[in-house]
Amino acid sequence: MTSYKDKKVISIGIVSELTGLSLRKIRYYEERGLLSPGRTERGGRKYSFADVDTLMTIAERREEGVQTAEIKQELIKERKKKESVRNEMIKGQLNAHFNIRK
Amino acid sequence: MTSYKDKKVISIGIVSELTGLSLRKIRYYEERGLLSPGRTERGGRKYSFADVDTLMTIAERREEGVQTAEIKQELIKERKKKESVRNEMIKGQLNAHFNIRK
DNA sequence: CGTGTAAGGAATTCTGACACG
DNA sequence: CGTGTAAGGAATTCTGACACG
Repeated sequence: MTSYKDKKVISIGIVSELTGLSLRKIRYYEERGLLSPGRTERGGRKYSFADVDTLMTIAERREEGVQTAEIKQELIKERKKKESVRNEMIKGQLNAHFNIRK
Repeated sequence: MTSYKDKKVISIGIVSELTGLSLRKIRYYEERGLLSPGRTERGGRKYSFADVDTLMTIAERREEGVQTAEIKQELIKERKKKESVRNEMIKGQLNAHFNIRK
């Protein structure tokens, strides 16, 4: 659930190398609400691998000329979809569990 | 194979928070050859989650009074074991593959 | 042997702002 | 709207060394 992929531990410089995006862009996408990195005690941004993936997606969409507001909506939908897939899986497991003992 | 767990992306400060070890200790265990972090262009150390796990193991063993030289040997053995487990798995899959088509 | 610490320097990151468009 | 950049400051990290034991 909270695996390595979701731990916020990567500094913005490394994220920049990983994604090829400038620091400015990375901070800007946060400002527009497309992602929310964690923070160290003194304000340093900390990203997860999931955040890095999100940034790669953002980069692709931006290259296609899509505006950040639009991308933001897409990301929200994407997250809701994953959410419901998770819920379906749990539902399925519950059913399997009860069917077996019936 | 090279999953999130093995990507060297975490700076030493974060590793210190994650493990509870001082910067001095983390650097010293490297000096003794117990782990090898990556480096950024200008010399900054970069650790993986696997390195963090290794450091936790080191911390435990040190608390038990084990010396770094000893711990180093244990870590090497540990890695060889994992290596051979990987090889066995591949062997098993090859066998399964050929048995099916026979 | 293992770890702390002070030292000086270099590189990182932060924020708010101005620029262009 | 999205991104670059110069600005000043604060926090991070690096190495080599001395200390204690």
